[in-house]
Amino acid sequence: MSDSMEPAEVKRTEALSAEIFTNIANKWALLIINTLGEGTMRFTELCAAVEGVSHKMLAQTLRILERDGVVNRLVHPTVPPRVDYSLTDAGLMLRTTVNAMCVWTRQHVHHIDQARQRFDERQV
Amino acid sequence: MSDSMEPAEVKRTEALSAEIFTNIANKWALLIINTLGEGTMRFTELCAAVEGVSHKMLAQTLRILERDGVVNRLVHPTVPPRVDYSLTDAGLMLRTTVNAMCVWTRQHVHHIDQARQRFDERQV
DNA sequence: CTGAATCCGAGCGGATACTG
DNA sequence: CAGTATCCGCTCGGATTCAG
Repeated sequence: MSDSMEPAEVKRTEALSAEIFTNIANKWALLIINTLGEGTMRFTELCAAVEGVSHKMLAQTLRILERDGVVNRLVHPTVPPRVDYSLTDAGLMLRTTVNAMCVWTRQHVHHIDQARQRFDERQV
Repeated sequence: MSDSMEPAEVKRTEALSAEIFTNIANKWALLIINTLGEGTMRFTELCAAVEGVSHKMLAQTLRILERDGVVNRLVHPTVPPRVDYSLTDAGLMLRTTVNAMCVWTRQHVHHIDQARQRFDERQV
């Protein structure tokens, strides 16, 4: 695959990869992706479903995810406006790995809690 | 499982989950975990292997991951000092999901690149 | 309801210098 | 080599306000 790419092309691809990873490797993006995995949701529903996210960060992060083709944005031309958010096919694939992260977290809460106590004791 | 927990206990667990997720759901933590998945590394090796990470953020993030029982820190009492970092068992499990994220990114670079161009055109 | 815009504080993150 | 500490710009992120 990389055989058929010019050096400059390879470099741009790497830069893009880093940029994309930065976009999705943050708290809000991951939580939003994971939540949207449960199905289509409206803006307000998402705001309530994603624990702790603010109005602003939700809008901002959704814009990034939409641009990167992870999230679909469907606007209903009604009054008041209704906008449905859902995962694209690419987003759905990503979601399975994100969900695995969430599951891992839940499964290791207790284990980590103990690790922390041991660590904190050691540091006096 | 949650049947056997007091309400206060449940609440603390949820708070811990959120905190843990915040710790690992960020660029540097994920990149470090993924890199350490390839094997034990010294501080300087990691600093070179994790693209773009600074001395400071590496040390800071490693401390957090060590405290959360994701990363092992083995100090050799030699001069000059030698410190080996590796993933714990929990860290290894987490790594498989993190790696899946990295793979997803690489596989979708081109697709995302096109999605962005379409998005940017639409916004004029 | 969906969103963009603004203000503003807190924390990220780089550069640098300093210890053991 | 590994790590901490300091300085400092800049972005993150919350609260609020305004528009469609």
